[in-house]
Amino acid sequence: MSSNDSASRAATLSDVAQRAGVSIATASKALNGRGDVAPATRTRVLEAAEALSFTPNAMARGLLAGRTGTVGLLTSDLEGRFMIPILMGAEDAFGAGQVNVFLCDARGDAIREQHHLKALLSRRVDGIIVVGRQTDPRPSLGQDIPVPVVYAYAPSDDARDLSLTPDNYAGGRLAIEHLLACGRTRIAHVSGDPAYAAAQDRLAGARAALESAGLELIGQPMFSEWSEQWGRDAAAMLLGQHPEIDAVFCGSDQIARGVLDTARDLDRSVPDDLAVIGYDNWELLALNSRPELTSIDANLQQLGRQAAQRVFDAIDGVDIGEGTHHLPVRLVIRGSTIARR
Amino acid sequence: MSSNDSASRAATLSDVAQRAGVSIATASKALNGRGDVAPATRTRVLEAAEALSFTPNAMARGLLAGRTGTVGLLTSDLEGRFMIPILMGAEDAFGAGQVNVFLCDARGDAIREQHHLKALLSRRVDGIIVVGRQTDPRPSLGQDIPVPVVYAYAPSDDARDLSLTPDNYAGGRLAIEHLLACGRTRIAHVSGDPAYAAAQDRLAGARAALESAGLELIGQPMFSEWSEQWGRDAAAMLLGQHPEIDAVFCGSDQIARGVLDTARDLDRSVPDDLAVIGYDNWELLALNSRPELTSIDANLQQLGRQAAQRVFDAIDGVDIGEGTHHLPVRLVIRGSTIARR
DNA sequence: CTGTTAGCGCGTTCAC
DNA sequence: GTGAACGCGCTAACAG
Repeated sequence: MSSNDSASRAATLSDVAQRAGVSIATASKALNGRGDVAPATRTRVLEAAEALSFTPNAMARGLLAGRTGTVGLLTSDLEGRFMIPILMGAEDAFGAGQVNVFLCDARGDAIREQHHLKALLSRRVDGIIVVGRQTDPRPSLGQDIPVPVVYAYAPSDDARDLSLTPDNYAGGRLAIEHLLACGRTRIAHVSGDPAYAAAQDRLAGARAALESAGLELIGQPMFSEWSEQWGRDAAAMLLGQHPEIDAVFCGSDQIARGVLDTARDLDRSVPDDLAVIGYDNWELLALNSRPELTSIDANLQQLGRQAAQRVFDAIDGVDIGEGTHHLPVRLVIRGSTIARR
Repeated sequence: MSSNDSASRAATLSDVAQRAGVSIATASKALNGRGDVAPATRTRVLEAAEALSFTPNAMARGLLAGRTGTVGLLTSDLEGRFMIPILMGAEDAFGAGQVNVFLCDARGDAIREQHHLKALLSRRVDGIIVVGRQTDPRPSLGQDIPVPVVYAYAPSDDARDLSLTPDNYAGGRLAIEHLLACGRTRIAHVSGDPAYAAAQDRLAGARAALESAGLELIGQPMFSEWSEQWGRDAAAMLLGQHPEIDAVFCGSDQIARGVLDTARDLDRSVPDDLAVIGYDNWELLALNSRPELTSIDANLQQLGRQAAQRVFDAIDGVDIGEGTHHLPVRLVIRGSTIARR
């Protein structure tokens, strides 16, 4: 086994004090630079600590301080594509600030979520970030939680909570405006599950942008599931019924990949003959397609970082506000809408 | 803001005791079912606890018990595809056992890793799982860590450590044996970066299986990068130079997708004319290709769960052994090697 | 059955 | 400049 369990239990402050021949209090001061300690004894203490590879017990310290320097990350489903960037952003922001992150995966189960919440409170986390898997509102954890809570990606259904979520409406606008700027006017929309708020919001944004230009979608928006297969099938129908279309706005990169595939099969050249734009900027998909996929990036890592920052602020006593904040998204232009040279 | 900070700080045991009109010790016993407490007073305490929504302070409890009920998950790069299933498996296994997980992402930086390690030790985690992003051996954290350490995916380079890693050699064998069972005999190999141990191990396994059948690879194994683009390019070269091949063993699902794409372009029908097998069983890729992709699954979630179990055992004082253990992989058969009906 | 006492490891007054 | 004493929230021994 990789450790000497029985051997050296982690050294304690009194071990250090004893080895340095001083009292516990002096050792503490020396190590933390508090109070006035004679340079000689300070170095003696530091040497002792080094020799024992002393690491202060954060629990004991937290007990005194009343805060633990930990936060909880309560996710509803780790598997999702959207969790990871948010997680990374949050972990990164916290890591820099000396706080550590408890990861809890509720796996879409409310019971398990409640269980984990209890555990986090029992660990006296200083704050909690709740990360949902969709942008649809989710049940609030309630108002009687003794630490600040920020909802990321999936907003809380209680307006008194603070939620950060990507601006899908703006994303829809951005996509259409880009297509218009590319000179396209006959635009269709293929998206995923219509029960997702994301699907509806993106569509609404798209329609608004079209209306501003005095245009409409070609045909009805097509909804089914967030899969490549659906993208292929939808594109086949679409290009059969409306061969005049010159652009497709897809509700996800997966769908866009499917559309690209069918376009290829039908000898519609992308982007000259048909422009295709995806959503999510999932690089695995966007960078490996032919041509590479223009897409909308929700800046999720940024979102995670901001959620962390809000929790920080709240811990420091700053009022972080409430309500659902829609964070800006970003257009990433690649070869599926503008020909590369 | 979503919480009433200033208002109700988390209730403490003495709050409960006071409200129930008993001593702190009695309250503790009543809540934990320890010692003999009169039924009447017990209910009184429970009611008080309920009313104050009392949650025991895990830190204070840990201080006494000498263990915190937490473990550290030290990852080298959250972004990677392989982290998530391992993470999920571990979080799942621990969550069931009342222990919580500290997530630390070193982002491939040794300094940051050292920093996080220090933080974890300071938090007095009961154990640590180190998750690497490749199967190549990584530097050991050392032998003088006061808690058990298990390495997952990337094994430690010190044989005294315990490491769990997928059996890539067996995976290579499995892939070839399946192709042979399908009646294929002219098999080529397209893989990713040859600097990866994974690439070399899979190739070695493949060669062993071929040799057992008195066969050899057609052409030289082709190495470059783990991308779809490379899969496309490699397949074009391969099918040009060796049109007689009847199967391709790919080093990853991404590469396999590229190979499928080129096969389609060149009118080679899969699987009749050409069988293709991938690696990783990345469902996003494997289930969305045409036809769906046969692949090797490394059972990563299982690996995460086992790593957690080992840590559990070590905490309970069980000797968990040492050395690098190669965990079994699994063949997932789909339409790219056997025609669907 | 219940309350008192003694710490777990640490930081912080306050005397010396 | 240094050390003794107290308390953070809790549990485990004892007394009563």
